[in-house]
Amino acid sequence: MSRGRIPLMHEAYDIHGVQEKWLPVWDELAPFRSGLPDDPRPKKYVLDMFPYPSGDLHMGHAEAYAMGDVIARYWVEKGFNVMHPIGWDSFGLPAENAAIKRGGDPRDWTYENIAVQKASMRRYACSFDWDRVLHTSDPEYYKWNQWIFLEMYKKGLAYKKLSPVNWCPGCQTVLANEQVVAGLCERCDSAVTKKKLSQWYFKITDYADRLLDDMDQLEGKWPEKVLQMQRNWIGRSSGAEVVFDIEGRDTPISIYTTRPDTLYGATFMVVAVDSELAAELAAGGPVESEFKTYLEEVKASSDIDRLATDRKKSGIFLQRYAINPVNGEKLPIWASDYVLADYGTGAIMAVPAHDQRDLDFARAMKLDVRVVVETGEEDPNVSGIATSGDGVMVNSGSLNGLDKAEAIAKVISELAEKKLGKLAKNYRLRDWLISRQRFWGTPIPIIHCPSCGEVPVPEDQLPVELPSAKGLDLKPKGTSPLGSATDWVNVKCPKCGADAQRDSDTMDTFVDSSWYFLRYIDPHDATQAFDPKKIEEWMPVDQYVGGVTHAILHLLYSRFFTKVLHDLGYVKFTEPFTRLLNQGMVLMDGSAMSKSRGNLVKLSEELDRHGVDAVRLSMIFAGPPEDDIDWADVSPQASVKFLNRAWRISCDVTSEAGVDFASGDLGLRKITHKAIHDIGYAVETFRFNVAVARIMELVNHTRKAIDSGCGPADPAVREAAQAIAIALSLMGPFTAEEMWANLGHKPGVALAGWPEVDPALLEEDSVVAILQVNGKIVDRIDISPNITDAELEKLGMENEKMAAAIAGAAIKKSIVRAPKLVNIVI
RNA sequence: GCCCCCGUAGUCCAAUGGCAGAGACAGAGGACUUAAAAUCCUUCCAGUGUCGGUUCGAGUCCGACCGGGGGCACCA
Repeated sequence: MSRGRIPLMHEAYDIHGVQEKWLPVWDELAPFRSGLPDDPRPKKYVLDMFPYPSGDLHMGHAEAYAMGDVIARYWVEKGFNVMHPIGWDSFGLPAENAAIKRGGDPRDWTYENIAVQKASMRRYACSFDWDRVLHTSDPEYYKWNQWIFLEMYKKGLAYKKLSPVNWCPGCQTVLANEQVVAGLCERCDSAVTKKKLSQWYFKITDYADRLLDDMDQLEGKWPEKVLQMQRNWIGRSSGAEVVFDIEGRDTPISIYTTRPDTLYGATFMVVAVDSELAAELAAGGPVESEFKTYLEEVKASSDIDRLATDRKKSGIFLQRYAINPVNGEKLPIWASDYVLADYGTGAIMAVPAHDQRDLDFARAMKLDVRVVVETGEEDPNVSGIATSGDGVMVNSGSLNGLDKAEAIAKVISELAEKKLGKLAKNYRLRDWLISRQRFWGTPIPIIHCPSCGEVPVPEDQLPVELPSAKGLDLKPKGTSPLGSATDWVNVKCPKCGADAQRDSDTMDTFVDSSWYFLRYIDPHDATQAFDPKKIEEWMPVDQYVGGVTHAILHLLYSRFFTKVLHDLGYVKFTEPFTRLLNQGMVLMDGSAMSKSRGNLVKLSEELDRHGVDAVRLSMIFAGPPEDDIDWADVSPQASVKFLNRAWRISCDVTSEAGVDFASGDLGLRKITHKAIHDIGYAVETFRFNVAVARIMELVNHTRKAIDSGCGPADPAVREAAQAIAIALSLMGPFTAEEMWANLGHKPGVALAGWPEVDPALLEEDSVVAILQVNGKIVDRIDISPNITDAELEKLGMENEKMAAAIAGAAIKKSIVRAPKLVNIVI
């Protein structure tokens, strides 16, 4: 029998024993502490989106944190001082709902869950810096929410206005535009209705252009999909504002259009039925009562009805007329719900020939359709399909014969001369409604005084702490539960000392998460939200990791806050997250896991069954990080098998720690160094699944070397085993630590350092070049990697199979790419 | 309706415009074993959704279509 064929080590290591063994050691070692003064390592900030504490961690968390850990651990191995913090986004409705259901205080539920999640993160071996933990529901945190609010208030960026808002009858609270999904509340799926309320807003629309234009900085560093979604959401369009005189009205009306070229095709005007303009135009007129009836009908319909695109057009003729500024024509003015009150000016010119919605309306109301762009398509009067493409202007006075772009330019300049129009931009983005009529959130630091009006709470009185929930009825009833905390609400006006009342609304919890990444840098600083000097050292975040579900809301708001803080002089950068990685979701049998669907996989059970390392490895190996993982396609048992295979390598090594690798088997050394190089590259390019495959490859080669190659005593085997342990520590930290100990090292492998790659060992002795004729492979030859084009071509031409394939034909061209191929074209 | 992404073995997935297969799951066979498990070894399986184009050469680039997923949506 040859040595090494004897079945030596076929037992597996004790998965759970290993976990219990190393966790206390790591607690002591704290390899991921990043707050030490005089740490000479270059800094890197790796950030995982912080969790909401709703029960224990689930499979989705496990995936996200596995991905974040690969990145954070990699950069630690590469010698960086990596800040990888964690905290809890711990204000929010579920805590409040739980408190309503079970009685008690949302605080209890929240902090109990945080403790559970924290324990699970430790068990999962997350490489977090536990000295930086923050909870957004702690007064020491939300104090600074209030401070930022007041900073924005001073600049006019936080303001209160009375306007129709999205109202969720289920949650009994207002919602931001962003929280309404297809007309439904994103949280409880109730049909959202409109309600006219006085609410607090952040003026994010002031930043629309910058939020859009600064995305250039993120190009190639954020997923294209997310950039696309944000662009869609902001929805910038450019066009013109055109002024129409109104018969019997002193002031004219402006409309917004993206197609000023079609101005001669306008045959009527439409104002939003729920706009003040419509009410004014109808007031005192012959159709006032009909108008009011129609308005009531529209108000009663839900957003879902309004969103239905195949809905019949409705409207009412107001018996008023607008004058088309280009030709003086009288256009009847209609009120309809297909025009939105809060976009543009709430009024449009209708060009039915070239806009489908206008055409639908014109046909329903029997209004004129006038073609002014000849596109070569069928007449919309006949087809019922508006022609929206480019063409030649007709019936358009001075614009006749021009194309779209020319016509737009000309008509705008003509209108501008007469001060009847100008270039204009519009956005889909609306201001961010931040007040909520709920308890478990940051109190808005404003006091309402009968004589002074809105008075900001003086900074030295922050935080405005939430009162105890005891004795308060938290049940949703349309006004904030804080309103009934009389001791809390009733205060003296800071300005005049008169009896006054606190604002009883709380802030949207997205406010909390819009700047938490700044607070991590010094989470317990009692004197300021953050220290601008320390911010400079760490920010912006080098790598952000989280789900694509936050592609719009959280990421847009965080970008907005960063720009505001920049303008206020607190930070020097304008984008908070340099790079972004969106991990996919964990599915089961093709769909998202849910209790009701019955396909829920419990993380804790998977960890019990397969161990932490196998679950982590399975998550990472399943596919590219951005892809969804179907847990049904994943085999954690296969990961267990591989981890054992890797572990056994460390058991077989017989050389001493510290042995000089230089004398080791050259073949294996080359494989090892190539692997180290490839694994690092794969990690840096987010191809973690490929990194795992490369480690597997290295394990396979090392196994072969031990069993039937250079043998377990060869220094190259130790070099390979150590490389495996270090690389594997990114995905399977327990197994890696166990290997590291087997190899005679002190803990921990997390700080072992990424092995240096020797460039000399990356050079191959020989490579295979392919010989092609007309792009078809004829033969393969072994050659030196340093061969020149000329030498390779010569070898190609001398090759017998090539000669046979060319068969004496005239050579038109030869392409040589040393050392890879020769292609002869005949 | 507008915009974006993705289609590679039975499955999950690799492949700077240059050998379609790195890695794994499942399957088959073998070694070891009294047997099984574990372990080790060997092995089968697609020409890249379809049709065109560019190119010496296309899974990769371009166009159209088919299929799947996602975002926005009476935003003028």
